[in-house]
Amino acid sequence: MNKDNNMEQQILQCAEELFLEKGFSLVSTTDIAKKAGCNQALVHYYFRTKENLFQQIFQAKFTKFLYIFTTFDDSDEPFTTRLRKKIEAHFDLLIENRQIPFLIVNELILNEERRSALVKNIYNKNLEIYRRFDHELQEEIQKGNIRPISTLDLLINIVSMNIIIFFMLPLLESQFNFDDEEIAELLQQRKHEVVETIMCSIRPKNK
Amino acid sequence: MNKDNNMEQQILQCAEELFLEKGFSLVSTTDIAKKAGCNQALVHYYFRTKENLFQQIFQAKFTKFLYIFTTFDDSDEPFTTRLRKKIEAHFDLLIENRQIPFLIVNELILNEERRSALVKNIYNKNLEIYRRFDHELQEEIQKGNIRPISTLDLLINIVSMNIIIFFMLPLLESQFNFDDEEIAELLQQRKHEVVETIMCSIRPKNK
DNA sequence: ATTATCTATAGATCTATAGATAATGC
DNA sequence: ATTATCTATAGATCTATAGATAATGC
Repeated sequence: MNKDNNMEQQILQCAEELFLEKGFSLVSTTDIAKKAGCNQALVHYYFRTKENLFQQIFQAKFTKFLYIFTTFDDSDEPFTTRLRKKIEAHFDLLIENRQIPFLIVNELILNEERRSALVKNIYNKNLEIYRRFDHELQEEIQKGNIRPISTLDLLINIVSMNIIIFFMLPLLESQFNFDDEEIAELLQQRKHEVVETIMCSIRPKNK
Repeated sequence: MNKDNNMEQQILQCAEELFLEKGFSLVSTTDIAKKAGCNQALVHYYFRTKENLFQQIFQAKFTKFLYIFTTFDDSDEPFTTRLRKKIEAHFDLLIENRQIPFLIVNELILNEERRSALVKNIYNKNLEIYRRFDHELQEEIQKGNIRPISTLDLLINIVSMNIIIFFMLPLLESQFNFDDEEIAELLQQRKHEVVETIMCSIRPKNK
């Protein structure tokens, strides 16, 4: 269309929408071309293979998914306050990108061989920040402010409870006829409950 | 092979393994036939369509997945003890059927239109037991034994934390080279942590 | 001259079915 | 006679590429 938003970008954009909706294998380069308004050969001209195109998109989404937990905030608020904010920020990100959990789960399991190098890469890149968070958490535990729990378990708990409602959304929308407003309301409630559950679950036992 | 274990069963069995591993769309009837040791036409002879064959398997797996939470145990143990046992039993089921979470998430999202009638069916079938559990939980809350939480949120929390590790297993196995024994150990630890997290998360606040 | 876009097509799938043949049950 | 199994194939994909043409930049 216009100069800056050229066909290459258009294809990338359309591919992203389709891959997020259906995953890698259910989207054909023909579908992408059709949506982008060009012919199918052009998709290959710009990205050579469907796999190439997908990798780019997947990597971006996966990085986005983990972003909240791969950045350190140096505010002077207490640990639990900052943790609460991180949980909420992660959930809010998912509200804006509802298909991300599906994309990651689906493609990581199906094409584990191909995607896993990427995961390891991201893992290595963020080791430092992970250790920092780990150190902070264990310190809080030692002080008796938080019950003993491994950093990995805590992060897994947060992520799992944050993502699950997005797996259920398609069902809620079609099967129980929730409209957009009801869904929005439900998501806010769920976010609140996840924060509540996590914060309650890490209270020290003797308290 | 032998008489009872006829080719129809053989096809069903092989289809199940393949669908669990790759989901609906990445398995062809040719793949199934090959694995079952017959030709591709026979798969259609017995099950007419690939969709038919899949539906049968999916329904069985989904029912199995929810089984623990759709049965009432009438032991006289306290509520929290019974809840703890249910969480563990659900996790143990997943240990024995590791691909179930993937199958459900993948297919419910991708083919929501087709699968959702099934979900509604199961939902209706188990309304009674759900209400019974709900009633019990709210009673415990009133007594002050459990912090206020909706039955649905509690169940969602349990299921989400139980399933997530099974999404991560392929990565752990290949990327970090965990062997079977290490995985088994890790799963036991995770089960323990989920129970701990849930039980801690429902402690009443003033306690 | 170079880059973007198109048409056409090869080659590899995949599902479903028609119609032939082999196995089984009475 | 009926049921199980096979071979062959129609018709619909899908990816990737070759080669032609249109658009753009100097």
